[in-house]
Amino acid sequence: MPKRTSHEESACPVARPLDVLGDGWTLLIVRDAFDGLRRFGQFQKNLGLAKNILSARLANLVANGVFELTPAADGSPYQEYRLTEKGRALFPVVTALRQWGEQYFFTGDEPRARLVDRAAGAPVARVEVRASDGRVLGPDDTEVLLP
Amino acid sequence: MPKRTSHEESACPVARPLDVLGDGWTLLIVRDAFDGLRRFGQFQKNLGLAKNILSARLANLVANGVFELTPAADGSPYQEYRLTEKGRALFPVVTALRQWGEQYFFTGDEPRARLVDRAAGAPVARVEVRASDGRVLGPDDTEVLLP
DNA sequence: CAGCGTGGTTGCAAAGTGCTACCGCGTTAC
DNA sequence: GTAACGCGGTAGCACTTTGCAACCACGCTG
Repeated sequence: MPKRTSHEESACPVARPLDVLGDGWTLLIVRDAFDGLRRFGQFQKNLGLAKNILSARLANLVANGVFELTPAADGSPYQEYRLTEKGRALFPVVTALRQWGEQYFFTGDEPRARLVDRAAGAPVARVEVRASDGRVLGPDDTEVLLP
Repeated sequence: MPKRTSHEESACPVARPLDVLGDGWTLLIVRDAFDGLRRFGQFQKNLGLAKNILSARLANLVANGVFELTPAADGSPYQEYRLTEKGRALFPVVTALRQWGEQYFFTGDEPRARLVDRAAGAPVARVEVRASDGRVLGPDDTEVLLP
């Protein structure tokens, strides 16, 4: 996590999420949660990170309302980490990142995990930025207006 | 940057991008580049981060093909950092993150920067994950198929 | 009650971050 | 012509974070 002293209260809505997500592990934890993982041990095993780090990340995500700690869904006497609505709202972020990774970090024939629409079994469409009338927008078609 | 020893060659396309972007500052640099910033000093002044850190981040981004270092566009004898095609492809990622920040990190009346479609002057639409036939998909409507 | 699985916390070495000072280069000021 | 200045860095060093390993608490199981 960077320090970002003077930008803590930045009016730019990109900066604040990065205080929560701006860590290499955090979005991987969220991705695993989208894949159905719920328990501390599942995350730890799947990601292979140290338990103290995972503990700190999960605590931070709970404190920021991305996960909530609910008392067991199956019979087990433990707790599980579930995505909140706010956490599920990260789905386009993770998916856009995934597609960027697919396009630029894999060679053509390299095996990769694919994200598919469960109903159709077909890959999901590319995530695009669109105008309110549906036109696809690139970086140069937009501008940021300050308050 | 996390270590991610055994996941360096992960088949999950979310993990690899995070080796490049998984730092709190990196996406802010990219965001600033979308806003038109090109020069070392512009980034440094706008973000307020130490020059050695910025230097390291930019070098990493150049090494990973997100920026390219081109020899001056105006008359100045310096170089500038320009987004490559790969870098511009991060637009949906940054925009999705921005919208998440807008929705969950600002109270209703708090002043915030807004991203608008230059042609219409209207805010851009919400970034959504869609199936190939256009249906909007949530996290539970999709699954990851391993290779 | 001995052992085991789960979900952590604690210590400590190593790595990364960030502040400050300095450096090299080209341009301007005098 | 040389002194000062802006730009784009690098170097030194204190401080923080990361991550491995060891330990701990709790509930269940045999």
